[in-house]
Amino acid sequence: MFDQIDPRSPTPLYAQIAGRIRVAVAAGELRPGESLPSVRQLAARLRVNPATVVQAYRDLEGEGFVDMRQGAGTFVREVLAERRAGERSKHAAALVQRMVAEAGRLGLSTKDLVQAIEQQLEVKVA
Amino acid sequence: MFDQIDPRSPTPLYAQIAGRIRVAVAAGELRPGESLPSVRQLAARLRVNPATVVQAYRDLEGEGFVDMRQGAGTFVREVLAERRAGERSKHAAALVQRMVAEAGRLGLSTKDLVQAIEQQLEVKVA
DNA sequence: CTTACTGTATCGTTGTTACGATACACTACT
DNA sequence: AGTAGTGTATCGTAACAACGATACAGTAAG
Repeated sequence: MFDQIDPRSPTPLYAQIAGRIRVAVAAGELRPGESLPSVRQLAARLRVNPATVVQAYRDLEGEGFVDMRQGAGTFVREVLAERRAGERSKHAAALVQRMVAEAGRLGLSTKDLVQAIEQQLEVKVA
Repeated sequence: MFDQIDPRSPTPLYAQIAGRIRVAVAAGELRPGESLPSVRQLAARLRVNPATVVQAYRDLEGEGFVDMRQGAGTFVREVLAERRAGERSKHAAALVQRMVAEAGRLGLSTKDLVQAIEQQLEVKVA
């Protein structure tokens, strides 16, 4: 899950890491209450400095995604449960609409989007 | 076309600018031979230092997207269809990733997204 | 209690990003 | 030739990103 870090990308490592985890949480790969890899573990796995992972985790904590507990670990927070279904679908629709509009503005086709969706959400689109 | 630059984003300004132009070229908004805004013009428009625009343009030149001609300007180069396709999928991926990340921030699940996608793109997701 | 694991907090060092300012060199146009 | 517009180059400054190393502090389990 945490294998796609590119040290040569202009986006900072900590931002890449945080982004990956955000996606994992949103996609349900990481469930609320579940623990993330420890700072040192993930750092070793990504061949990155522990401080870089800390920065990613701290950002996620600031956004309410995770909870860092000294001595215990870092845990995925409850975020999904608080929302009502109606609100959720409304927001989701707005989000998708924005994405589609943006794609159109950039000259990307539906096919381009569908391919990307299949890859990232690991679903089959027909 | 060049209005969406975010100084607070972790991705460097020059990378954002270059990215925008790459997409514009890939999408055919900017045609080969066409001139880009001058360094000073674009810098003023984005309220950014000219040197920052220069860096973006130099990167694009290194990648073969544009041609900088002293005294004349910066021009869109002829690019391969292959690369255009690659750029498109890359940017579609980035777009989807942003959407998913935003969904996570809002507490939306993949299911919510998939539903919205089905409705708006008129496809079946399995 | 002890131990082994968590996150937390410092130093310092290096390279990148972005800024401001100034000057130079080339091209196109009148 | 003159001029106004291009890109080019080089100072310096500040903040940030990422690294390495080291120590401290809290938690869970034996």
